[in-house]
Amino acid sequence: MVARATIEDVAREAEVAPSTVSLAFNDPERVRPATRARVLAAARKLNYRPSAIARRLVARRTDMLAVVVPNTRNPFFGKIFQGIDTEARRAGLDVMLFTTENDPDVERQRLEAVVRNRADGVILVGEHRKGPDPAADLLAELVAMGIQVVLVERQVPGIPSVWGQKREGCFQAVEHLIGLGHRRIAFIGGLLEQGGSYQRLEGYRRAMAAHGLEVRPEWVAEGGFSPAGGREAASRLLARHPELTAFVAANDLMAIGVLRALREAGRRVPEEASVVGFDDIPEAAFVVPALTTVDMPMERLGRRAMELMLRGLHGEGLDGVEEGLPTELRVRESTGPAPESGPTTGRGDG
Amino acid sequence: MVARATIEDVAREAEVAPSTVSLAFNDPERVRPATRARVLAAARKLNYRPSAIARRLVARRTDMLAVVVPNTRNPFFGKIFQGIDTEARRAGLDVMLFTTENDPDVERQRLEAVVRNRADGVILVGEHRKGPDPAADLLAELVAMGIQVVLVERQVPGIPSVWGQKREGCFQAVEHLIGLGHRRIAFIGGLLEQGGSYQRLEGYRRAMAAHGLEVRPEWVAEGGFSPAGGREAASRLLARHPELTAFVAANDLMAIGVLRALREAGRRVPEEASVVGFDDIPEAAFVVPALTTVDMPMERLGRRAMELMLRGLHGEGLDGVEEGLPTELRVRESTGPAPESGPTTGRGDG
DNA sequence: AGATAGGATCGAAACGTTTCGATAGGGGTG
DNA sequence: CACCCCTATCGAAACGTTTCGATCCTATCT
Repeated sequence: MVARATIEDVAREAEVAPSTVSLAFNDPERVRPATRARVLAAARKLNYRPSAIARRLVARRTDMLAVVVPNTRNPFFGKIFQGIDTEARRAGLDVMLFTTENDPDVERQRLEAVVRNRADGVILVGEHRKGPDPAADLLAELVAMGIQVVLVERQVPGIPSVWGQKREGCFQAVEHLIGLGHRRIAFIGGLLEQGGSYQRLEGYRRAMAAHGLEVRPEWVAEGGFSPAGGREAASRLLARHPELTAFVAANDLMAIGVLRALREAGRRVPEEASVVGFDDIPEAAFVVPALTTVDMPMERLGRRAMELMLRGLHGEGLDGVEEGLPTELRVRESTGPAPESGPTTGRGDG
Repeated sequence: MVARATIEDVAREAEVAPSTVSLAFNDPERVRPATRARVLAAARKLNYRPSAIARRLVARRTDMLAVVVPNTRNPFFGKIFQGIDTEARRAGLDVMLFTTENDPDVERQRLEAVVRNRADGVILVGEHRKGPDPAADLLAELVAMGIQVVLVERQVPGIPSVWGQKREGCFQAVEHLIGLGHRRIAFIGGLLEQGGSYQRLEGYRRAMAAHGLEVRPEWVAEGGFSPAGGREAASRLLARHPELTAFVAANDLMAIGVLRALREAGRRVPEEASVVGFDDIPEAAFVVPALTTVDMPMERLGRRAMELMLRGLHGEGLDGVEEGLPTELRVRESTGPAPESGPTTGRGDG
C-alpha cells in the first residue's frame, strides 16, 4: 500500500506551488500551457488523484447527492434510480444510495446520514403509509439547511415533486374495460393506505362514477404488491363475487397473480374475464395472455427528478413545482369484450 | 438557510474545548457524565450534525463504500445491491452506487470516482465480455492503494469474489430434464460471450455428456437477457429443430419469452415441451405454467460480498477467497415427461 | 499537610484541498 | 528610460474534524 500522492507532492515534482497545481486542474485557462503540461506530467508520474474529500471540505458544495428508496429489489425503484443516475453521471455528480425498507425510523436515520454527509441534495423516492408524511419535519429541516430536496412518487407541501399520473392512468384503464362492456369491475390494490394505491383507487372510482356505474366496496380488495398478493386477493374476490368480469391490479406482478387465480378458477382470459395491470414491466408483453397494462414512465420519473434537482442546485427556485408525468395504456391480450353470459347488467348493478 | 453549527460552536455553547466535544461523541467513557450531558444539550440546542466530510479528511478511513453495477433496472442487480446495503447499514457504512451500463469506459470512470472519493472499498458486480477483464489493471491499482475490492459474479485472479454456482445449477436443471426422458434439449443463453452465460452453457454441456447425449451446436442459441430475446431465440430454434423437446434459458425473463414462443408455435407446456429458467424471480411461480427454475441466491450474494468486504476492511487477509454459493432447482409446472411421440431417442441422437 | 497518581480536559497540529489577495515579471506606452 | 498594467504564479488562510501530548484538578496515600 503506497502512500497516496498529494497536491503538494505534485507541486514539488513540477516545481510549482500547490495552488498552481490546483489551478492547472480546475481552471486550465489561467495557467500557461507549458506549466500545465509540467503539472500534468508530474501528476501522472506520481499517479496523483485529487481527494474529493478535501475538496468538499473547503468548497461549500460536495457535488454529491443522496437518493433514498424503499428498496432496490423492486425494479420499480431500480428503474427510477437508473434514470436518476444517468442524469447524475452526465452532471458529474456522485450518488449515495440508501434503502429504508419502508421503515420510517430507518428513513429518518438515512436522512440524518444525508446531512452528515453534507450532500448537496436528496431525492426521496416512494410512498409512506397514509396520513401526514412522517418525514415532513425532518425534510423541512433539510431544506432549511440548504439541502435541495426533490420527491418522487411522494408529496409534501412546499417540496418539489414528480410522480406518475396513477389516477389518470387507472381512470383510463377502467374506461377501456367499460368500453369493452364490462360493468362489474374489481380493483385490487397493494396496501390501500399507501398514497399510490389510493390514487389508483380514486381513478377507478371516478371512472366508474363517470359512467354511472356503482362501486361496491366489496369489489375492492387489498393484497401485497406481489404476485402472491394479487393471486390471493383475486381468489377471494372470485369466490365471493363470481359476477365480476374484470380486474384492475395495482401493478403487473399482482396482475400476473390475478391471471393465475383466474386460471385456477377455470375462467379463461380474456374470453371470460379481463385483467389490467400497472407499470408495464418487460415480461408483461410476453406473459400468456400478454398483459394489458398502464405504462408508468419510471426511468423518466428519475430523470425528471434529477433535472429538477439540478435546476434547484443551480439556484433556480423550485417553488410549487409538482409534476405529474403521463402514463399510457398498453392494450394487449388480457382484456376483451365482457362475456355476454352471466346476470344482466341491470341485475348486476342493482 | 442557516449557517451550520460546527464543533467549535458547540464547544463554546457548552463551555468546553472542541476536542472535548469530539470525545463526548466518539468516546463517551472518557468524559465526565455531567460534561457529556452539557455537550449533548449544546449540540441539540444548536442542531449540530458532525461533518462526515471533515472527519474523513483527518481519519484514514472514510467509512464509505462504493458499489459498481451494470444497471439497476434489472432486479438481478437490484437484489444483489439490496443484500449489500442491508449489511452495510448494519455496519454503519455509507454506500455510493455507480452504474456502468456495461460500458468498460464508463466502468473505468466509475472506478476512478471510487478512488477520488477515497472509498474504503468497492464491490464490483457483474460480468464483462469474454476475455481478460478490462478493468483488471485498474483493479490492481486500487488494491495497491489499499482499497479493498470484492467481486460479485465476476472473477479476476487474486481478487476475492463471490458468485452463484451457475454451472452446477444448470447441470442440475439439465439432469432434471434428462431424468424426465428428454434427450433433445436446447440451451438459450444471453450474450454467450459473457462469463455467466458461458458457465451455464458449460453446465448444460457437462450434463449432456455425463448422460452420453450428444450436444449439437445448433441446439445452442443466443438472445438478449430479456423476454424478447428468449422468445426470438426459441422461435428460431423451433422452426429449424422441431425435434427439440426441452429448453433451458439463461434467466427467467428469457424463459417467459420461450414459453410464449412455444405457445405461438402451438406446443403445449409441459405436455409437448419443457422449459427451465434461471434466477427464480417472484413471478416465476405465478406465470402459467409456473416456471421450473434454478434459484440464484442474489440477495445472499450481496450479503456475502459485504461480509467479505468487512473482513477485508478489518484487516483479515482475503487471499484466494473465491466463493461459489449454491443454487437450487425449483421444480414447478413447466417441466414434465418428454413426449413419447416424435422420432425415437436413437434416431434423435444419431 | 504535602506529594502523587490518575482522570478529565485542553491546545495545537494535521488531514488535502480551494481561494483570494499579494507578488513578480514582462511588455507596451509616454 | 521610467512607469504602469496585465498575466502567471505564489503564499497563506480556511474548511471542520480527530488525535495526541500537555496540563490541570481532585482525591488518595503517607
